[in-house]
Amino acid sequence: MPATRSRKRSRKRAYHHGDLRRALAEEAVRTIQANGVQSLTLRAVGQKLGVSRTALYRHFRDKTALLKAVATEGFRTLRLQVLGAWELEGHGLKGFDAMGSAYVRFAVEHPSHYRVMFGGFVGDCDDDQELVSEGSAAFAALVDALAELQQDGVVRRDDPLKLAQFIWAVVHGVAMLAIDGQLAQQQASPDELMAFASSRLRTGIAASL
Amino acid sequence: MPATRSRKRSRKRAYHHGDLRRALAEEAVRTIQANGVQSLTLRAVGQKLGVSRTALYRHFRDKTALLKAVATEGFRTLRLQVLGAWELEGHGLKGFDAMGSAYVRFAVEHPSHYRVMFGGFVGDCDDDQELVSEGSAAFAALVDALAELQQDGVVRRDDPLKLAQFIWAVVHGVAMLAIDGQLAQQQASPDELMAFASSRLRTGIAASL
DNA sequence: ACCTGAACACCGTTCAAGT
DNA sequence: ACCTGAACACCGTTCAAGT
Repeated sequence: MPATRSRKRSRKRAYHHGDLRRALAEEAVRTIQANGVQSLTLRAVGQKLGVSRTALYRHFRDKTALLKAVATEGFRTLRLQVLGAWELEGHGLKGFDAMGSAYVRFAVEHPSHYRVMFGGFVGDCDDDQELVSEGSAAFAALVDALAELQQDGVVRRDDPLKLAQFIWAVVHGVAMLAIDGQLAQQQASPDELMAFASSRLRTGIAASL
Repeated sequence: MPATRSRKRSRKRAYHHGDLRRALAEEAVRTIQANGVQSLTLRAVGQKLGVSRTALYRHFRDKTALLKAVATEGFRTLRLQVLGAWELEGHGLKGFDAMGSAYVRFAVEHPSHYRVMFGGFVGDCDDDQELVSEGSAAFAALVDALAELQQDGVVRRDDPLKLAQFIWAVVHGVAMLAIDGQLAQQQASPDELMAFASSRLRTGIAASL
């Protein structure tokens, strides 16, 4: 009985020492991935952590701020997975294909999390510097890879920023259509479409040059 | 005074005769375009039409069903605008570019409406046959245009369905990034990116071949 | 057939109060 | 410094009741 009490107290003490913010964000990610953004309530996330439903307001300005933390974590994971694929395949065009596949795979495996990042739930994100910088870092991974491919002489020397925006639009579009079930409705798989997209991105869709 | 009363009554009578469903959907579209999906409440839409907040349930199963009607209307408008651009430019590759521009323009000009169509708010749409068929019709416009371009010998003879999914992913990706403000953050304009995307879609991004 | 009003079970957020 | 409990102003939805 005293043991239980002390364990409980020490856990609570940990929150007092600055872990509650992180715990809240992690619990939010779990809830969202399990049941979607709509199911995320501040009351439930507080209860899950054994804390009052208003305790959150000591660490986040409002619900949107919590969602911004979720989005930030999403951009971080996305960047790491995309860069991991790029490295694992040893860069080059093969590595670039792997980046695209990894991007779409992340979205398909974490659809609700991906929607928090791009579904307009966070609103204006200029007030969250961490979110902005994680988003930029993820995009920078794409720009860097393209610049390297240009150095290798396998990608045309357009403005790498513009090229990256274009490629991003393609993978983002494939990911979004997949998440929405629009591809499933046409009996198409995200992987298959992404593979086709990769090949078309390289050789173009025109029959004659 | 009697005039006012009779006008009021005749308006109410119109709803009785089957216009309330349409009026609710139109009001929902207006509200969403003005203030976003989040701001749509059944209470407010009812009040705006001078009707009880529960009157809606005679015409829609729930809020999701209303959103499905909004999405359906969105797909209809999108198809008409895209086809209009295609016709106006006299088909061909020029017409195809115009389709892409029109698509992105619709999304940018009606961001909240576009999000209802693709933001996961409608959930499974198999129970709304009108929504499914309007979505299919919009996609079919793209497939038909591509098939014609193949006949003209200006687009490679891949499976037109796969080609259409790919192109759709590109324009959808550009549209979504634009709506999200991701492009603005990089000082890029949707039109400019779409123009670049159009040219890259035709000639490919590879430097050699 | 179509609509209303009250009621129910939820929300996010504020704020005085506790430790 | 951090958390709580009650309170406030909202939601979507149900259902008996009205015309």
